[in-house]
Amino acid sequence: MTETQWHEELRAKGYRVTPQRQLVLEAIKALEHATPEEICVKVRETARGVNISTVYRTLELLEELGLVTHTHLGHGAPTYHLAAEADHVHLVCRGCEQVFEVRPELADGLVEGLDKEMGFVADVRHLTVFGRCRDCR
Amino acid sequence: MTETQWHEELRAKGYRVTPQRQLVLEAIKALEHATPEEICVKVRETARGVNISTVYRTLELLEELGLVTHTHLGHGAPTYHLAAEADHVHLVCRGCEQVFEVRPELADGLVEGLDKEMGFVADVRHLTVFGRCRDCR
DNA sequence: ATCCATGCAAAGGGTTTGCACTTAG
DNA sequence: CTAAGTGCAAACCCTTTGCATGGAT
Repeated sequence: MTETQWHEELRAKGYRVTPQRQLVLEAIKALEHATPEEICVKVRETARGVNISTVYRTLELLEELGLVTHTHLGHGAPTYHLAAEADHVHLVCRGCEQVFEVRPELADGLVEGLDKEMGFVADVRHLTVFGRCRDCR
Repeated sequence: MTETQWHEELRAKGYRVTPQRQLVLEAIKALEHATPEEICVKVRETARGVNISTVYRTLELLEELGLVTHTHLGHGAPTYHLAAEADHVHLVCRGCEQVFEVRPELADGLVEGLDKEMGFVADVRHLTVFGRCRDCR
C-alpha cells in the first residue's frame, strides 16, 4: 500500500491524517517487533511530546485498517509489525528468550488439519510457538 | 502424580506443604483453564482470606515443579491447568471468542519441521492458534 | 467552523514485592 | 525453635479513559 493510498483510506472512513499517525507507522516499519513503548520512544526521536496513549490509539487504528498486526511474544507487552511483512511464524525460546522467525509453510499441515477436522481457519501470522532453540535444548 | 508424591517432592526441595498450596492445586484440577483470579475465588469457597498474591506465588511454584502449565488465550490473564491434562492445542476464535481444544497430533508436522529445519523443540502444550471457527469464518 | 485527534492525568487491570506475622517442620 | 509461607498494602507495568485543548478538513 502506497503512502497516498492509506491516507485516502483514512479520509474515506472519516479519520484524519496526522503527523503522529504517520510517525507511528514509520516507526513500526523501521523497528519490527516493537512494543508500544518502543514505538513511542522511536517516534519521540522525531517529534517530541508524542504521548503513549496516542500511540495506543494509533496502533488500534492501524490494526483496524489492516496495515499492522501484533503478536504476544512472552509475558510482557505485545509486539507490532507491518501486516505486509508479518508473513512468518514466531518461535520463542524459553532458554535464551530469543525470538526467531520461520517460513509459514511449516505450519501448513496444522492449518490444513484444523480446517479439515473442524472447519477452523487458522491465522498463521499470529502463531507463536514456545519451546527451546538448538543451543538451549 | 499422587497426593503424597508431590508432598514429598515439595519437602525434598525444602518447600512446605500448606493448606493454601493444596487448595490452589485442587482448584486448578476442578476448574480447567482458570485465571489466577478465578482460582483465588474458588479457593476462597473453602478457605476464607486466602490472598491473591499467595495464589500467584503458588502458581509459580507449581509450574516450577511441573505440575501445572499456563497458556495465553487472548489479551487478559493467562489460564492455568494441570500439566498432566494439558496435552492439547488451544484454538481461539476471533469471532465468537470461544476456546477449543484439539489433539496435539495435528501439530506433529510443524513440530517435526521446526526440529529438522533449525533444531527447535516446540512445546505444543503452550500452543495457541488464533483464527476463526466454522461458525464465524 | 467543524469535529476528530491529541496530551495530560487519572484510573483500571494484572502482577510483584517488602515486611511483619504466622505456621509447618 | 526457626526458616519458609502468608496476608496485607503498596508499588509496578501495561493499557484505557475522560476531558479540555489543539488542529486537519
